[in-house]
Amino acid sequence: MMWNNDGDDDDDFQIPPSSSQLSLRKPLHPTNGSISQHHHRPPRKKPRLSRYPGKENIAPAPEFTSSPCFSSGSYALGSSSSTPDCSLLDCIPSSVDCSAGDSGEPFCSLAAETEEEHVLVGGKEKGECFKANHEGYSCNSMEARLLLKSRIRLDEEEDESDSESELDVLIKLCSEGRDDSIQCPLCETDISALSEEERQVHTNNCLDTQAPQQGSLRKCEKSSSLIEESVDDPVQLVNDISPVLKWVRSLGLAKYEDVFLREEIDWDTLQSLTEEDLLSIGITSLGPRKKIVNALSTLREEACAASSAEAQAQSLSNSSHVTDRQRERSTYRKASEPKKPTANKLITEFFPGDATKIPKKLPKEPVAEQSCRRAAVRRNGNNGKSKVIPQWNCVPGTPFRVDAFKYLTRDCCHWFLTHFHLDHYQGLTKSFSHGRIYCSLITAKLVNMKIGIPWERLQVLNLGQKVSIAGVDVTCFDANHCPGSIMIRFEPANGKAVLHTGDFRYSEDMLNYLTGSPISSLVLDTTYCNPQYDFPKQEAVIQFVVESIQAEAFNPKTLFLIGSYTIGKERLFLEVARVLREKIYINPAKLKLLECLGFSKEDMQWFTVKEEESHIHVVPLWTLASFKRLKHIANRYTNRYSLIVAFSPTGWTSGKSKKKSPGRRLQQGTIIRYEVPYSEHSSFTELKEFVQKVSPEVIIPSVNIDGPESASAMVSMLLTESV
DNA sequence: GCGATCAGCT
DNA sequence: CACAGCTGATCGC
Repeated sequence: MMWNNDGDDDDDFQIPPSSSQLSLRKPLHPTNGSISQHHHRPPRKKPRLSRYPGKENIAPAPEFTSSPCFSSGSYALGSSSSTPDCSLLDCIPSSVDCSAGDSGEPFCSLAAETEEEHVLVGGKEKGECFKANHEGYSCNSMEARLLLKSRIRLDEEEDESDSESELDVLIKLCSEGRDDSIQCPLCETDISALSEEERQVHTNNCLDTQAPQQGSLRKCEKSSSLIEESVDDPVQLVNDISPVLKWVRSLGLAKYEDVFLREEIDWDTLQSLTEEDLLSIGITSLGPRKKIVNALSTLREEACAASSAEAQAQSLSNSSHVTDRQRERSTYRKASEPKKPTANKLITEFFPGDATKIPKKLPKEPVAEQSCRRAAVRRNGNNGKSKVIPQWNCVPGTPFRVDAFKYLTRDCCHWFLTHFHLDHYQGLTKSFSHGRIYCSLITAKLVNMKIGIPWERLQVLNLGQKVSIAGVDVTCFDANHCPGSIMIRFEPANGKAVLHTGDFRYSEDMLNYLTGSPISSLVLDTTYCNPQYDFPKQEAVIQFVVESIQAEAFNPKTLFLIGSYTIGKERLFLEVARVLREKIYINPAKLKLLECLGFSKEDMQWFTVKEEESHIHVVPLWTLASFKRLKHIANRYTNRYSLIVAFSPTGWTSGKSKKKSPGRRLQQGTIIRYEVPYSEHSSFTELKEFVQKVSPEVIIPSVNIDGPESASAMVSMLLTESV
């Protein structure tokens, strides 16, 4: 299973609870009234917030900024044990009045307080103070409903002595006892030994005979009435849905349990769900939706290949018990030895040379040819551009070049461009006269627009469509890197197919494209070819960003910044726009660029070039790189915004202990920066899986695997795991 | 003067 | 640490 395959991934996830979660307290605990009953706050010590008369025109998004329900500060919640120092009086003026006012004063006097205090004031507490106003959103918002479950979880953690709500009980009932034993939801006796049918008979009997006296049933009845009035047999419902809920929870999506419960989705129905279905039942966030879709496809595969898969899994699990010594030996196996099954192949084994001494410059070749991307050897002649072309820019068995515009030569007239990133098209200028450029439609549009290459020089390759170029069959596929990025399969006359990945992020869909001829050479994007590069799926990171924004968005004077390259990371801010139902500001140049990327009209409506229409701005990534720059931006918007929340989607955020953390949060004064590992390259795990599936004879790395640790790290890869 | 290239920086 | 690309200096035409 692609998601969550290491079981404790989710422990690393620190998705901040959103304000909407807080907002649900009232419907959940109607008798509790104010949250302050949960958290006893000491009296206010000093005033923190200033009042703001008047009204400021900060384009309120429907049901979002207009509603103060997005009020919880995520991190305030996390530290709720330390009693926040804030009172109702503190909160009211800022949240109500600071949505107005061009007075220029910040909504709270940060200078006098620590950063943590600021978060507390600007976060949870203020949100709580406005509880009374938030029903408008919380009752209607799908997000709010989806988050209901996690709110309950949070409550449990905060105060375990709290009596459980009916829903808690039901959820527990549904999920408990599935790991080791299965209990009758009514009499709670262990029925694991019984067959599925017998279990149902048992519970039905319990229902008939004992139910009226059993507290459990009452719980069931109450609980089910929370979900659907017309449930005929609550116990049956629990039995049917329980595995589904457990499965959902195993994906780390416990908060969507109530959706599945509400829709009464049983195990069979689950397997037939499409992404559209998921959307329609209310799983609107891309991240969780994709996660479920992926897991479902795995589920279906497993169901299909039931017996053979089991046998294979058994053999693979056996193989994982080999000793380290055995692994070493297999790693050190000489190239002359017979090729072993792909499933047991190391990435290292695909590289030329002795695996025990992986050369720092790969592949092994004369020193003069070990040119890397940046340090090319200059030579005279040939228009001053002739340099030694790295192997990854060539296609074995063909005269073609890929992303090799830094190495223009007259002996080639077929130039492929995998995607429009500077380090791949560098050297390409409008004076290019070396033949034709083959690329995707999107890349062609960009090359034409940004560099000025005439269309006559551009040959568009349609995805999945085989064309013959100079006697070589060429097919390209989506590389899942940036818009327009492709990986290309070349099938020369010699029968030795070459797959050039360009830059790519592995996706299981890719395997569908590769069913044709076996790949002899794989030119692989090895950017993150090191086990230390293990980051979450994009969906998880998107979800993190969305929830972080929700958590901080209580304040209409908050400016959100999302970093972006020329192209790439579009999905991130597009999804933010979709989920928050708020337009995103981009500058006109960026809009022009986005118009080349083939987004639907529906998607494009989320962008605006009018700054005042949105408080979520897309900015170049480097402007977020330092707090100094961010402060500069803050100064520019002193009147409109008092808080800046920036998201830096870098390829990989450091943190060896938190290997799959979806992000970390840094703060200086009124500026918060999240660094999120939104990667458009494959992680090491993904590379392993991809290589294993493609099973090439030779791998040509596109990025040198440098660094002192690389050799040993690569060798210690050991056996590739079962997939 | 303009485009291309490179080093430095983030 | 790495990506992907900006800025500014310099070079060549």
